[in-house]
Amino acid sequence: MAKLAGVSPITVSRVFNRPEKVATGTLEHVRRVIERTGYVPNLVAGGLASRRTRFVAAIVPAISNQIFSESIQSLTDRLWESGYQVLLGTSGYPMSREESLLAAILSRRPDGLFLTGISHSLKSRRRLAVANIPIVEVWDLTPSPIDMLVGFSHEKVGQAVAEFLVGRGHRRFGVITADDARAEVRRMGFLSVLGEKRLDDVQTVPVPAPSNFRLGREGLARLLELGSLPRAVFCSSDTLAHGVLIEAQARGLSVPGDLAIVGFADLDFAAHTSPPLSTVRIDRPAIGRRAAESLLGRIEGRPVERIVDIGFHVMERGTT
Amino acid sequence: MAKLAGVSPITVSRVFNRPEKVATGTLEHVRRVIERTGYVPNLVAGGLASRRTRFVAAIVPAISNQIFSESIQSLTDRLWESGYQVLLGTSGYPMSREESLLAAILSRRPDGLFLTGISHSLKSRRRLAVANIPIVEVWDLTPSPIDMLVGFSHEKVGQAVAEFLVGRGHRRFGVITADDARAEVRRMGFLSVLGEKRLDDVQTVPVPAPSNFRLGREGLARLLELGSLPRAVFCSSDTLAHGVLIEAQARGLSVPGDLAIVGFADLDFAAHTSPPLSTVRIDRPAIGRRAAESLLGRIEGRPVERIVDIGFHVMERGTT
DNA sequence: CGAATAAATGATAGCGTTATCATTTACGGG
DNA sequence: CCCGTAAATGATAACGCTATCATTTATTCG
Repeated sequence: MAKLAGVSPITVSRVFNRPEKVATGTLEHVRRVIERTGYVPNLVAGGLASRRTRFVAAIVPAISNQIFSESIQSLTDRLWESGYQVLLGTSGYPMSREESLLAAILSRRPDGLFLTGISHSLKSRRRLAVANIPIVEVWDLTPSPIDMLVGFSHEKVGQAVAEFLVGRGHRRFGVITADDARAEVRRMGFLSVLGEKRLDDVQTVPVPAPSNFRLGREGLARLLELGSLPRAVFCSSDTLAHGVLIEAQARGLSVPGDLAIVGFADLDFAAHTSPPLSTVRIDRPAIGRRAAESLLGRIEGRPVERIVDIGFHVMERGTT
Repeated sequence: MAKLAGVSPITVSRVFNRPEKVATGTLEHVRRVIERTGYVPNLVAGGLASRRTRFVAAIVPAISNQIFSESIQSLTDRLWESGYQVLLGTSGYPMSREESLLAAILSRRPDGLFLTGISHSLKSRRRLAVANIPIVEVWDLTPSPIDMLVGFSHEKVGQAVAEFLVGRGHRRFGVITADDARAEVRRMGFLSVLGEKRLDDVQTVPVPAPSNFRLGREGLARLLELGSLPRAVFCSSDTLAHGVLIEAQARGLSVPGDLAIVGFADLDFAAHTSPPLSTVRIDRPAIGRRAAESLLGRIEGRPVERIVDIGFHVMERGTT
């Protein structure tokens, strides 16, 4: 116990948490003793006493998905700068474990919560209300978040892609989409624009989430079996789009000559396929960073923007 | 307080932690009250009292790297089954933050530690010794881990790739390698085999970590400037290898006709480049899973294998 | 049916910090 | 040089659980 540096426990506490409240001499002396003894304060006890645990919990469907891992990376980095750490929870597809995970996580009393998506069970919502901590929902947009929000409109993504493809002269479309709520919203946005323009030749092929390359190949195969050869395909992820691209080429279709392809997210590989994949770029690190800033702002009592729309950008590359 | 269910606090504690010690009637009754009131136990207090926090901390250089994110995913999943959660720390390249991160993490008193790599500063080692908790180091192999180890031999990877390429008749080599300790060991293994065979025509191009596609393209450009046109290139990651592949094709070199390429890790895209990338496959989920099992075994007092070699597999595909 | 044993429950005392005052020491001005 | 104020330090009491041991209640068996 570093208190055997000749000071009271509370002074040691201050050396760590509010050194400006400690006289320079005492400060140096205590720090020397800490250094010498290798004392590491116990944040568990500190957290119990102060009711501040200095960590944030983050729930994502899967961390092994680049879409989420990059946001978590930037969240972690930004929070680290302010002395916070991140407890990670993966809820699975489609968020099946969220409820039990949330209970487990809330029992650790995080100072903030990072939640993927805006759809939560009633039970979860009740628990969140009781927890009474800053919460930021991400990757989606709604006028009524639980607390704060950092995301973008999936409906507008779908609309923008439809406008873009129609502008390129396409009239027959296919959609290959994973079984995921946000992907479904993008599809609806896509369809709504086509509907307005009376372009009703659209076939949808659903695939299970999480999507992968193979599902993309199979997806195109199924789409073609449906008859009514589409001239443009909108995929719910770049991964699917990559599979579609390879399958199209394997079938002797020229891309984009015979078939245009648009993905989603602009993952690393998207710019390096051949031809490079047209897609919708999302600034993934921004999601984590802005979310961290929202949480820290709320924790530290600063005024914060409740809703942050980080937007998106349709990237025209080689497959359209 | 759920104790107003007419029982003592300790009985509530038992309902959560050792329900088999509670009479069926009491159990049901208390559970009903818990359900009704939405009571969530406080693990911070529980952790302080029991000295078991039921979480494991994981330190990786960067979670936004598929190599690590998949191991963390399987670690998280396996630990969840046993009621543990994962606190994530990213130490940066090359692990520059490890020391301060470790201090911050140890002050939370994790029940176990997942550390990437086997190289830690003296100060870190001392702290780890004092912490006295189960530790599993991963992604590398050494006869003397701090505690437990799940990994494979990078030297043997380098040797295997050299044997493989020499067996295919190559005599002039290039190595493009990120500034990373493990990549360097692979390179040394690679060189050692070539040295034995008196094949000394090897040029090395170092690139900074973390590696990316662009560095791969630039790497090949620099390698070619060095004169002595190599026939085969060993890259320290699939990402670099992908860049090398595209750069080679852009320069009119046929792959593998003019230039053979071998990557490392077998990332998702590796099987889908054109031609598909030859590489070294690592069972990344196994690392997380086996690490979780080692930690849980130690925590629960079971005998465990101290050193687990998960091996690797040279995947011959289209670029060799 | 009573003694011995097992099962269920509880009382008490921490776990190692920090919040909240209270007290002591240093400092500045008339 | 004394008093008022600010700065530095400390005493005490939680924070909300669980370890430990004690006590009560149920069960078994000769």
